[in-house]
Order: sequence, then structure tokens, then C-alpha cells
Amino acid sequence: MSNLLTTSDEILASARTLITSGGYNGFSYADIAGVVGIRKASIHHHFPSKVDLVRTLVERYREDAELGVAALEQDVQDPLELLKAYAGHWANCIEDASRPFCVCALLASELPALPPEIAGEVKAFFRFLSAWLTSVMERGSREGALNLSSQPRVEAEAFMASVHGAMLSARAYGTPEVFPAILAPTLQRLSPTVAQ
Amino acid sequence: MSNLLTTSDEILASARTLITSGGYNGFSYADIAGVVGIRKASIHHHFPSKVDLVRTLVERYREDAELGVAALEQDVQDPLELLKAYAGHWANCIEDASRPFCVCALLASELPALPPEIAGEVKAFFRFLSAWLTSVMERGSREGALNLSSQPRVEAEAFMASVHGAMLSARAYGTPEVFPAILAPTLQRLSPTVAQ
DNA sequence: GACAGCCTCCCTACCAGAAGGTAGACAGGG
DNA sequence: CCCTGTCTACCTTCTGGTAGGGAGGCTGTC
Repeated sequence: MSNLLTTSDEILASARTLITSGGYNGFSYADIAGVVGIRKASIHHHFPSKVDLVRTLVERYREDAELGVAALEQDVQDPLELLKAYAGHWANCIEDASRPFCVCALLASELPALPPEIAGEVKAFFRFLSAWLTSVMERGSREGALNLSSQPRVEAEAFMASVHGAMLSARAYGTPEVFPAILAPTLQRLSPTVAQ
Repeated sequence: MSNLLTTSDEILASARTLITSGGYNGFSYADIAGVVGIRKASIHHHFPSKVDLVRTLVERYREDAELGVAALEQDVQDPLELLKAYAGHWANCIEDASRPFCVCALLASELPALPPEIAGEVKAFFRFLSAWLTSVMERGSREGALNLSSQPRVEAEAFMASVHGAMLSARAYGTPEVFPAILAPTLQRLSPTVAQ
């Protein structure tokens, strides 16, 4: 059976889906086994412990994000369009219910109860995302492509918080359209064309 | 032993602390028993099932919030000051680590995995908070006390999302000061004194 | 080419502990 | 006498994790 995905990839994928819906303590090896069609014990062959599994998952998640951002910056130069692309990515994920929540945002919420190795990876993701958004804000400010009212770092943090909060609201209300509705004014405000 | 708090209040309080740090599946009856100094079975006397316990907790949480908001509106009239008071409340809670996260924000993140009765209560909290913030925005807009750039409803949702996202970031970074730093520009922007 | 050895991957069977929850007894107060 | 609140003791199910074995594929050596 020439699978397109390796078993360990399938395990990671189903773990991601499960963790996205219920957090670190919201899924078990048995759940994954059920989805992947494998026995519980076999998962331990790929990931000795649950901590290994989730640490790998978050690690990979950040790497994917780094690659995604790098690819995006190849295609898109305009800072505002970059921010729109980032927000749009999540709008789509929420809309089609494929990946309705950021793994790291969810894990961050239960950070105090997380094994330290995983907590570290989650923090690393936040640092990465914040650094990227800050760089976008900085460049936008320099080039006059963004209309900032605070320091780039603060604008970046505020933007990230809006995205995460909007994700949460979309989930709470069960209505995907609330996400773009929340982000729209923020993006509008950052647009240089409507500067005062 | 004339306790100030009844046992069931103590159970609810410790459940709240525990749930705040690790979510619905992040704590057990045994954990509560350890904190309160009671046996596991005794908790079932007060709350037959875990669902009962958490549903009551969230119910009470919303009632407290409703009372708190009502009391606040007695003291404070100015809409901007109301928003500042709300943000300030959380800034304090995060700062002194007493209640570093909103129970409902945390539960909302794991909403798909929550028992429906609890999910319903969480949604009710979001609706309440949104309704209140919308009413504040509406009045602020009417009275010229707030500088809105979108419809009151949208501004309210965006503000709530900022607060929740900022909470998450403060937790992720482990630095409380990030919360007020994120909220400051948002409040600044809403201030009528710096209107364009 | 044959075969031994090893490695990968998955299996069954099991384990100890923790999960939520129940049954029933006992103490104290109204 | 009953009601409230707590206890001990126990149950079932699920939890992450282990032990050991078997099938299949690759490789090195004769």
C-alpha cells in the first residue's frame, strides 16, 4: 500500500485535528488509533510518549508556519497585503472548518498545565509570529505602506491578539463570519489610503 | 468551624482556579479534593457530576459578571472609562496572578469537546459580554464619548477579541505587562479627545 | 542464489494508576 | 427521626505506557 502519507504523518495530522478541538488533555492515544486505523501500542513506536508526540507536532507546526511565511513573502511584497493574507488564511480555515483554530493559540490557553517541553515550543511559536508581524509592521511604517499609531512591536502584538481573539469568538458563537468582521476594521485602520 | 465560605463555594473556587490553568479536562475531582481538604466522594454530594459542577461554575461566573457590570455602571458613566475599567480589571487580575485568565475564554477555546450543557453556558457568557460592550459602544457613539470607526456591534466584538487575545499573549509570554500594552492603543484610538 | 541477521512496523496482551462515579455507614444538628 | 455532610470502600472505564512476538523488507556474506 503505497501511502501518500507515512503513518507518523497520519498520526500527527489526526493529533492536530484532535488537539485543535479539545486541547492537550482532550485527546488520547486511543482516539488517534481509532482515526488512523492502527493499534494504540503502534503509536508508541513512532512517538514513545504523548509529550514526544505533541512536542513534535508543535515543532513541525512552527516550521510549517516559517516556510509558509517565507513563501508568502516571495509572492507578496506589500505589508498590508501580507497582513490581509495572514488574516485571510485563518478566515478560510475557519470558514471551511478544515482547521478552525490555531494549535498554538489553544495550547497557550492551557499553558500553565502543559509539560514544560511543550510549553517551550508554544512560546517559541508566539515569539516567531510576533517577530514576523513586527518586521512587517516596521517595513510598512518605513515605506509608508501602513498607517501605524503605535510602535511596530505594539501594533504587531495587537494585531496578533485580534486574530486570536477573533478566532475564539468565531468558535464561541459558532459563526465563521465573525472572524473577518472583526479583522476588517483593524485592517482598514492600518491601510494608508484612509490615513487622516 | 464557622467558615466564611461554604464547602460548595470552596469547591467552586478551587475548580475555577484549576480550570483557569488547564481547562475542562485539565483537572479532576481528586485535584479539588486535595485543595479543599475533603474526600473525592464528598464533592459528589454537592455536585453529582463534573458537568454539574462546571455548569454551575460558569453559570455563577456569568451572574457575577452581570452583577459586576451593573455595579460598575452605577459608579462610572463615561463609556470610555467603562471600557478602561473592564480592561483594567483584567490587567489587575493578570498582574497579581490572582485570576490570570477568563474562565469562559478558556472554555470557549475547547468548545467543540465540551459537554453541550457547558458549551451552552459559555456561549451565553459571550453573548452577555458582547451585548454589554455593544451597549457601551452605542451610547459612546451617540454621546460622542467614543470615537468609533465601525458599527458599535463590530467595535464591541473587536474590543472583546483584543482583550481575549491580549490575555492569551500575556499567558504565552509569561509577561503580564503585555496585556495593558496591547490594550492601550485600542483605548487610545477609541478616545474622542484624539479624534481626527 | 541462498540464507542469516537485522531493522522497521505493527500486533496482542498486559499493567498500574487515575478518571468519574456509587453504596452505604456514621456523626451531628434541627 | 430525618436531613445534611462527610467518610471509607469499592466499581468501571479510560489513561499513558510496556513486553514481547511476528511479518516483511533490506543487506551482507558464503
